[in-house]
Amino acid sequence: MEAPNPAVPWDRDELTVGDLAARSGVAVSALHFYERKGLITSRRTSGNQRRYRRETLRRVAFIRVSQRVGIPLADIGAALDTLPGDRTPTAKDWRRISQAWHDDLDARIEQLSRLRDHLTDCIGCGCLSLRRCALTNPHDALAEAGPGPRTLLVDGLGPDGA
Amino acid sequence: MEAPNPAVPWDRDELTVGDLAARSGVAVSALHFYERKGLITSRRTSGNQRRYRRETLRRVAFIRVSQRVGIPLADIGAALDTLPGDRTPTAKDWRRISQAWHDDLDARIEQLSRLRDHLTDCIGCGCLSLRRCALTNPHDALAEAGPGPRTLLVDGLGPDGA
DNA sequence: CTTTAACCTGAACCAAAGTTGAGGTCAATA
DNA sequence: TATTGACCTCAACTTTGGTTCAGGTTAAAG
Repeated sequence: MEAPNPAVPWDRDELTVGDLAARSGVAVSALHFYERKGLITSRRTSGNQRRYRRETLRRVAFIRVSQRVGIPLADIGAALDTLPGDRTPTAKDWRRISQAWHDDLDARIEQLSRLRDHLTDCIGCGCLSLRRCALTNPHDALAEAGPGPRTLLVDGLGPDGA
Repeated sequence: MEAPNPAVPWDRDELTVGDLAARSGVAVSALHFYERKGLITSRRTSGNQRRYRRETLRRVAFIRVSQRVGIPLADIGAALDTLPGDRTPTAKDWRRISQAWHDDLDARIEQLSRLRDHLTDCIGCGCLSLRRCALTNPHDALAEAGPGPRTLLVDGLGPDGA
């Protein structure tokens, strides 16, 4: 066991915004932005500079991962808000809030797969017709049967779909 | 065969912007927007009103489908620009430009699946550590080995990753 | 002690994909 | 004919996720 060396970031127990930026790969401006949005917090030194707890590194990591999953910052913030405020989050806490993203990913993969398969059908027939591939209705539901408002892709066809 | 009835939109061979909006499910303002962006075109009546060819309905449908696939409008426009200008696009034409989206979907589903699987790993260990799940690096590549700039998620760990 | 790098705030700006509103025209209906 | 609904343009505004810049302060290194 050597003594901590405060000259290197990973031995300090607080991080400057520059440290956090370097270690997380996130721009300082983005960290400021996250802080304005309430996703991370800092204390201020007497000279009004930010100091982040080490834990913040994990929070930022979680934010980036969540963004890759496709979750908007507001939702990420809402998830982070469910972490306990009175103690450092545990592995179990992170597991819990990650589970939601996993489910979300599953759903989105499902959706894209169905979209791809429908697209394959349509590539096959080349018609892009709603009656055949239902590609244009979110959630694969036809809003209304027959012609009229909000019916897509019946270009050139009469109301009977002939 | 009955005679066409010009009172119903699907019997007219030109569509007003309102017709197109109703039949495509796209807001009039969005159609104006698409036209400004060059994704669709119209002729103008003597009273300066837009008249769209029936074919435009199919273009708009293609735009919406492409957006669901996740393609930005600029790319959709570029694809539409490859359609022949001198004739009505055929099924083969649509098949060709749809193929690119299919490939794109495949790639994105692949990517999301890998992300989900990594996320599963991380839910298992609860650590969100880069060294274990490589979740935070786009394209699953570690930018640099060891500690220092751009290394994520080593919160609480020394440079040796212990 | 000075210089330079890092930090601070606030405002402005960017892209995408539109929407909303103001002010005015056009066309079909009662 | 008058009115209503659909249409026109242009400008400004919205949201998301930031970046860039100006002007000023702090802190660490020489």
